Amino acid sequence: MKEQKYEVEITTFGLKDIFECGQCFRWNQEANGSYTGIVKNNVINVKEKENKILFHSKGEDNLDELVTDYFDLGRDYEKIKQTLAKIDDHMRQSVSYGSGIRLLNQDLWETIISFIISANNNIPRIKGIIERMAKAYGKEIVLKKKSYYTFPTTQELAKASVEDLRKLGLGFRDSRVYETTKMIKNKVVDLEKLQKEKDFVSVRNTLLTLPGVGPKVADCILLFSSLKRLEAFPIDVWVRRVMNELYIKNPQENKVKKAEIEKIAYEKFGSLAGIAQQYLFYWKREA
DNA sequence: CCACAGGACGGCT
DNA sequence: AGCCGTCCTGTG
Repeated sequence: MKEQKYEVEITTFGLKDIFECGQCFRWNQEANGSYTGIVKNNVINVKEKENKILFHSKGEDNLDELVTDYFDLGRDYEKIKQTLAKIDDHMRQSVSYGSGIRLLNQDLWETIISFIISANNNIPRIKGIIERMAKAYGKEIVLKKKSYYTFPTTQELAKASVEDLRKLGLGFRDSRVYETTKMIKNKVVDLEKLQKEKDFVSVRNTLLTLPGVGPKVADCILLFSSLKRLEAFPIDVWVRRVMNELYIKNPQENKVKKAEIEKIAYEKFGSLAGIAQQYLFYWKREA
């Protein structure tokens, strides 16, 4: 455990845009506007100062390498935004609204469990459940006299029974998390292999074998974890709403088929469909 | 009291 | 293959 500081100068990096666009659950805003979160076995505080981003951490990993990977700093978001903004006026506006968004490379295991919990659920409650899970089964890190808890490893979470999970407030998701944990622990699904697998459809199909992982959750995992497939296009009620409002215009929104939404998304946005969805979603939900 | 929330799943047609 | 009721819990 060591404390470290690191700073970078980068144009596309908006704290609120990154942490509140719906991709992560373990970051909270401080009174001074900065955000504190837990990444692997590290607590990280992030703040903006003029045109720089300042990181302060306590934990095991080298901070510069950790944030370069986690915040996807190697990717040129300015270029992505330019490409998307040229598509049409909706995209130009949404990119302008969420101009600081970056898609995080979150730990695959943590992302799988987090998004299983997200099913039919809202963000405050999801965050509460994950927080309680971390406190019960993760490891403590103390920074500035405050306790933080790492996301439990597969082995740590495997200690929890279905009843234990129910007590943490998972509701009907308890058995899904329990079964998925068991499958990953026993390498019925091997996450290290999955991380190296190239074929999009094959990775997605493997994710779909996990209890609690349906089409929407699978696409969130593909888009928001270290799998980082920018073409993955999660369709939930909000995206359905936005896509219908902007491109389909069916008066009976609930009758629009998922296949139709997907077709339009890939025609318009191609391999950037997922990240395009994120700008649209953030824009319409916040506004 | 009921509807609904950023879905998945199983049973039915 | 598509449709629909049900699944915990918190909030309005």
